[in-house]
Amino acid sequence: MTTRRVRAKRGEGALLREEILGAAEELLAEAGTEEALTVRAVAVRAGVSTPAVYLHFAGKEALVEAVCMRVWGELGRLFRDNSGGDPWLALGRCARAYIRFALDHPVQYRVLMMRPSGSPGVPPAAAEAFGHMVDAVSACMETGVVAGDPEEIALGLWSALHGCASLLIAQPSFPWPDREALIDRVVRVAGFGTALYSRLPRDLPPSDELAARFDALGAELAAGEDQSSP
Amino acid sequence: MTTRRVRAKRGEGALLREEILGAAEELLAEAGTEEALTVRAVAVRAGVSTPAVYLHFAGKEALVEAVCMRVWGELGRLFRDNSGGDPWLALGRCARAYIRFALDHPVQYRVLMMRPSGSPGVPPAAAEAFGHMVDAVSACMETGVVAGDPEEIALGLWSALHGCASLLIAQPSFPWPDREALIDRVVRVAGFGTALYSRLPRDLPPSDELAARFDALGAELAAGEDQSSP
DNA sequence: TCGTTAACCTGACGGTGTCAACCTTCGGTG
DNA sequence: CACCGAAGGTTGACACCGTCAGGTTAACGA
Repeated sequence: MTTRRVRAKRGEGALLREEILGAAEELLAEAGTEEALTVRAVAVRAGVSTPAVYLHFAGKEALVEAVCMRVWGELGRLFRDNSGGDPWLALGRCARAYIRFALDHPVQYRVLMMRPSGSPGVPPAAAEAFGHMVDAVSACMETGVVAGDPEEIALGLWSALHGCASLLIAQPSFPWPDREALIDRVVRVAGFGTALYSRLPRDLPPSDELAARFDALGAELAAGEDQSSP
Repeated sequence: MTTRRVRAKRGEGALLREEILGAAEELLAEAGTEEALTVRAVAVRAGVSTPAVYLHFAGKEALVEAVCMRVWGELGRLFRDNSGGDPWLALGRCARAYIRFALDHPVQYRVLMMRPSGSPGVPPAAAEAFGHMVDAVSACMETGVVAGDPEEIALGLWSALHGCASLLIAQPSFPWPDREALIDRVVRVAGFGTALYSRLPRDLPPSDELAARFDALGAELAAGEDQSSP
């Protein structure tokens, strides 16, 4: 049997909120899915009766969302820690940090990013993640390498990173050859895609054109690669 | 009140299976979420008692999966229809077709691609989608523009396309500037990323190197663009 | 005509999210 | 000290869900 929680003192009712959040976070990680999470189980682990949860959360939906949002501040910290120095190098670090954050908190990431937005309006998690991308891209723009609308370009970058993260999370039984290699490749391609954005043709050209262009282009890139990796 | 379905004749019991699938498909589209779909509601719409559903499906999970799988064959048709002609042009068309397919069947796509795989092993939907990507990329490889493991390269492409599709589906209230523009950009960048794969440096270089390289590179690409768009 | 069997239905069980109503104890007030 | 308002919960119940054991009906061959 689980020990019953001692009633909080007057004015400290909000303490229970944190304890419920903690219990829900544990159970969500154990269950792996929000559907498998139960308000009753949360209450039991918090040592409290079931309806007590509703004193602090409007419903199960709100509880789950609060649990997921709790860890989201970490993303901001990761972006801040990786933002110094050269903007393009920082962009690569932030991109990796984003994917790694998603893989470190798979349940939270799935709940917040892979669900039909229950509440109307922009989901705060999505807005915050996107905001970080825009910042990173904006910094790169000041180097003069790429031109365009930072938000538009950041959308493409975000999309690529989210695709990698969400595939790895939602398809764990897929025979991924190498997670790290995929992440590296996606970050690299997405980063170069961002850098090349305003210089890319409007669409993929046919093979013969592509081959002709890439002869010179490949040599150019390879030359830079040789000098940058001793 | 809903009319009760007339009992099927002997040997035609499988007819009910199709009717249940149809009812479930309708309700899933109306509800928008699998959680909002109810076995009882499906049975009512099919004009049959609730446990009758279990005569043809192992459970709700199996029913939902069958409904989603029902539309997935369309993806194969789309890829086949877009596979002719030049491989790189076909790659661009297939990429667009993939995203459009996802947007045309948002509920099914979410259920099959954005959920913790309930059953162990590779989800058939994911395997099939990935298989098409590998085929499209393999065809491009024979043009000699890009070299490497087709599966590895296809993973990057798939990841980018899935990211775009899943973001658009899961975040409908996000202030997307222009869906079509985003799709175009993602397809373009992912396609070029695929084409450039074996020629890209191992990581993003710092700004000064990037700028120096892209001067020549941008001119090269722009020249090709001028000649390909009259 | 009759029995077999495919095709379904009835009724129930355990579990879920949620709510109205009740209780219990703290802390200030007369 | 007695009291009482209210913060901080609990009890019991409701409606709904997925699922199953067992009974019922109707079509067909013999």
